[in-house]
Amino acid sequence: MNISAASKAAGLPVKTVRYYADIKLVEAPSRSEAGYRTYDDVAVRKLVFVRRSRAFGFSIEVCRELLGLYQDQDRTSSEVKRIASKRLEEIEEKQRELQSLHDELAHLVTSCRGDHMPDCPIIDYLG
Amino acid sequence: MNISAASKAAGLPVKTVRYYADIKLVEAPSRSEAGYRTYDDVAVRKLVFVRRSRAFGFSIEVCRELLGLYQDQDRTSSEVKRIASKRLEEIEEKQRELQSLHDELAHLVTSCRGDHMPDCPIIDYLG
DNA sequence: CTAGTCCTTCCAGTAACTGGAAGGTCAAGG
DNA sequence: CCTTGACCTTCCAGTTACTGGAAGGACTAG
Repeated sequence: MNISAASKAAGLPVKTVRYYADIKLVEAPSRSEAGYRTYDDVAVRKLVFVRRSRAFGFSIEVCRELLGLYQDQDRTSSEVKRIASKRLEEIEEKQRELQSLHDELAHLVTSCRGDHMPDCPIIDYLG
Repeated sequence: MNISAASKAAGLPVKTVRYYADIKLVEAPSRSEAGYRTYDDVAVRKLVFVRRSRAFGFSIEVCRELLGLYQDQDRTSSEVKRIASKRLEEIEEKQRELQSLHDELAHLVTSCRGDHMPDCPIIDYLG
């Protein structure tokens, strides 16, 4: 499988697959004579794993860790759970931030008449 | 006011104030003979305005636009409201994303026993 | 006079890609 | 055999909004 076939199979852009190879997150298992990266099913599965992990917002470094656990038969589920719980807390923290931001901004937007006059509670609040 | 006094008054790091000057978002109104940036109350008010705008998640470019409206006596509140509404929608979109991420991850975390065994629904889901 | 704290500019690094240039490779069609 | 077009390669630069640090000048207190 050349890189474009692998990228399609994994659901990732070619550039991203090459980038993951560069940073040694998921390397191509081999190269053709001409130097083309060659992927197999195992590598594609790792790429998919990373894509799904990234979708949860895990950083590349954490993905690296998760990928290690994925391939480690001696892992414990507590290690995985700890990482996922940490991410869950980050998400919850972000949700709280966004919620207060949302409420404040929504209130301002509601109170702004949005007409042709310069008076604006949003600008007043910021200034 | 030297840059450190201005940064304290504005509630921003010195580095950030200098950065805002570099990108011509909020420039120092003058320089001392030795080349030190000198700020006045008007400039500090602009810095505060930017700080508050940034806190809402407005990008630097949008802050530039808002700052223009802030100083424009002929602005219409509808322009401001349009920008703020757009940001509000972005926030809401982000909230929806985070919510589904949260629900999915929370479900996985709950279903993972977190013991010393390798079996893990989180890893299973990612792989 | 000197120590310490300010200020300056400039360069590099962050996260995770993405775009693009220059150039080599390969398969199909004429 | 040649060419065209779609691949592939590496390398460099840009994105966002700063942040850290080095080298060196300015200023103030003792």
